[in-house]
Amino acid sequence: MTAVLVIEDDDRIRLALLLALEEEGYTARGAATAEEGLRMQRSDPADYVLFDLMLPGIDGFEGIRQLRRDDDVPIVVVSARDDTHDIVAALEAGADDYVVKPVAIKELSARLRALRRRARSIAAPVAVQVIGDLEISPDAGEVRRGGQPVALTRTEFRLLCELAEHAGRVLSRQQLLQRVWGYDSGDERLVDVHVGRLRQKIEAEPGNPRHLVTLRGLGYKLQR
Amino acid sequence: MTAVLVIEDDDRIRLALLLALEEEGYTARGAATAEEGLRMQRSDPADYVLFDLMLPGIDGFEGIRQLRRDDDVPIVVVSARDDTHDIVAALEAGADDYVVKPVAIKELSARLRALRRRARSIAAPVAVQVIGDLEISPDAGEVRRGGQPVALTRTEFRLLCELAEHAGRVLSRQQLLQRVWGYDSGDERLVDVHVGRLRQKIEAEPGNPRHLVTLRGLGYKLQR
DNA sequence: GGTTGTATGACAGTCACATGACAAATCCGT
DNA sequence: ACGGATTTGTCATGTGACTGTCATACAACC
Repeated sequence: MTAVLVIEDDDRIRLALLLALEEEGYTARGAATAEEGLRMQRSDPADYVLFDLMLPGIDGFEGIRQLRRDDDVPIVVVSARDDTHDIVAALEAGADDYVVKPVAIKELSARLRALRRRARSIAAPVAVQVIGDLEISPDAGEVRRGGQPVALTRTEFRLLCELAEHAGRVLSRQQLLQRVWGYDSGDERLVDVHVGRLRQKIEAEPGNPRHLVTLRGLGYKLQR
Repeated sequence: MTAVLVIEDDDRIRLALLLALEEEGYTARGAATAEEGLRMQRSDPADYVLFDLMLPGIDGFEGIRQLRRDDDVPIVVVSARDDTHDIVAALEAGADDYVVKPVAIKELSARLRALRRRARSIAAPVAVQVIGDLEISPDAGEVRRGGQPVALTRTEFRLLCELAEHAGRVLSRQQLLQRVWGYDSGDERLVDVHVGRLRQKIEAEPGNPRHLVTLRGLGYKLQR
């Protein structure tokens, strides 16, 4: 689901935008100040940011500059002012597009789609994890044991990545179900089965695991 | 020097735009019809294209679609019509931005600069990629296998370039749909079909690929 | 020894992918 | 502008791999 963050201090306009965006199939959330919006974007990044210019506290221009420092997200300014100076300044600050209120939601949506085509959204490379004699490359979708590639299924791979990401810490079956399968609830035995299959492939002695150990009553962990 | 192609049938407006762009430091050239513009862009590509919508012969929408077919150049529509339908249609056709005449040259220039940040083709003329026995020249639009030229269609070529650009990394079908086709969503089977066709051409043994491998449940990757 | 929690093997339904066929769209030379 | 050739996207089908469930066997703890 594509998420949009709307930073706009006028409650009525913000709500109207949020509703219209939801109508268009986006997941929309709002912030009334630049500070709040920047915080939200840091903690839970949206795919697009809509920015008003006239905001209390940090104004839109400065907000855009700050956001651009560590985020490449497409930014569209939605402002009532149609002055060339503002448009130029906003684009110079790092905005990707500028539309003048009142804005047709269909146009806004089309502009977002146009921006999406240009977004370079391939995530930054993730480092290869080395755990014992295991090398895990989430980017390459590859796992090696002692240099030899190991063929894992999608579920096994995700499970291993999840465990590797929290290497050294116990993950409960519930946490794994949630994070690997996206299930909020479900049969915990399912995890056992997949851990077993994973062990067959990554452990020298599956019956006596060195990496992927069971913590009775707690869950599983990947030994660092 | 950054070159801009202006496709606009009204001589006065076209000349005014060309002069203003030169003033801003661009190298500007003009065409009075879409056909002429497309021919010019093919023979000597500009870095940006400005498109009018109401043109004799092939209209702007169709012109944009045809240009987009084999050119990733940033396209800005400059039109007198400010109707939402036109804006949406132009952006859907493949335009990156839409400004309404009369247009402030400073704004236009700022919008071009904003587009440059997002465009890949201008920033980095990509070198020849060598992957196994494959040589890929994104610039020349040429692919060789073991020194022999391989005839690829546009889609196949783009797909291969996209995979090559991220060689060694898995790209999901969604990522490929977005980056090769510009679709926000769509049938992922489409990717399968084109990967299959590409394999027929670049793999010695298409049924047992060495370069372009499937990662079940994850996507495809080009083996480095 | 009983109880609770975990490992493992088998199995059927489902899913993911490759491929061939086809119709629409597009290209290109005339 | 026209018609044949190419390219593109959709669909149907077949195949093999994967998944989740279950039953049973095993291990740890009291």
